[in-house]
Amino acid sequence: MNQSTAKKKERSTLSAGDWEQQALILIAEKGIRAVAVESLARRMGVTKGSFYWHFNNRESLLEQSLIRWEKHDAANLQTSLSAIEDPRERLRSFFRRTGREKLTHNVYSSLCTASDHPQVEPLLERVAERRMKHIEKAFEEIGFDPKEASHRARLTYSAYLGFLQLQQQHQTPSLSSEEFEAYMTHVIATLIPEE
Amino acid sequence: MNQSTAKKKERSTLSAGDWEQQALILIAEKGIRAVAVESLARRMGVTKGSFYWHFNNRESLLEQSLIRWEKHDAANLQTSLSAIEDPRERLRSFFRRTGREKLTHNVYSSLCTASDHPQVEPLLERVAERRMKHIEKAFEEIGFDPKEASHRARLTYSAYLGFLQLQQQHQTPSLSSEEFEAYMTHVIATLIPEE
DNA sequence: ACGTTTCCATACGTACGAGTATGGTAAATG
DNA sequence: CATTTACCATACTCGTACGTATGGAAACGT
Repeated sequence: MNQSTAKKKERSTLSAGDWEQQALILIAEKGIRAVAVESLARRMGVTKGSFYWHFNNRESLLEQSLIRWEKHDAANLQTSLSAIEDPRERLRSFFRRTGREKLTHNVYSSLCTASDHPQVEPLLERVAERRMKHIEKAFEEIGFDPKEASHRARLTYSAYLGFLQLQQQHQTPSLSSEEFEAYMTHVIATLIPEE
Repeated sequence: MNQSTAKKKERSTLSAGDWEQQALILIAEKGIRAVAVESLARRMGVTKGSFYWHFNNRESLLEQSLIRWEKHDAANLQTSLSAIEDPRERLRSFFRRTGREKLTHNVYSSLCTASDHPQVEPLLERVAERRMKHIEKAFEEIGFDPKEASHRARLTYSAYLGFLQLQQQHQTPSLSSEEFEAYMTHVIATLIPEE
């Protein structure tokens, strides 16, 4: 009934979802440790009083935010799976998504550098497991036996994770656009066997 | 039995080096954020007063500790380089060192999950650069042209970094010993071309 | 119109960790 | 023996960030 369901634009009042969304943006920008309730409140144009009406505590906010992100990520994975039927092309699109794409991806990148956080650790484990399963499935569709597919999936995902790490260290835009493309081509050629 | 020195000899007094060493142990165990001067002092069997006699502040301790570790790591790399003449075998030994080995390795693993730390970031960049250079050199010795060797080195080190990440997430001993060996064999076969 | 609910501001309480001030004691030094 | 120096303990201050208490105002129900 109320117009609190209206997402953007003229909002006279905030919802819990708004806080979660903004928290994810902050995580993507400065990491999970930067999610402080007072600074976040300033970012939202309000004060702590508002926050503690919507959430019991900071931990609760993080929990909800991470759940929201995980659902979103799982959905992304599912659609990209059903969208591309060729398993090889599916694997290639997985890598290609590394450099581009924005928020969802940056959130994951930030979360990886906070893998020691008690709320983040199990999440990362679930997400990695889920993604590797998809990669594994693609390799099986190509024709590898389960054992081999498992190894390939692990190596593929490791290469992905490691590249993320290297990206973050170099605060510089890392590689030039063409160098990035050349490297991606190499990776794909090495990890995804040709017909 | 003494309680003041679990380290070496019978030391009635501590040196700055002792603090740095213990800090590195703590980093390996619980990450850099766990390096708090009071808790560290308790670990050393003394109090803050001692710490601030040896160091100006916490930042100074971390700086010295990380320098010490970086030197140690660079020396390790150098010796392993000169010890193994066959470039292929050199690369294999690099991977094999992933699962085993102890402190130095765990410190690096912990530092990777703190890549946002201002003192850690440049260190990680230097270390990654130095290590990749060695890997790149090995690939060149095998016979790849510089461009190809660069790509292979980046992919190899990414796979290494990513595997570290996966290891840390699963607090579980991750893979069984034989599964680990099987995976390593696969990685080596995939990334290091046979004669 | 009036009370209730929703949403938020303000002010306070508290815990933790870095850093300081100061003093004590044992060993070295003259 | 006296005194300086090295090393450490104790007791503080201070900044930060979480959480609470309470009150105010707009929106809503009846």
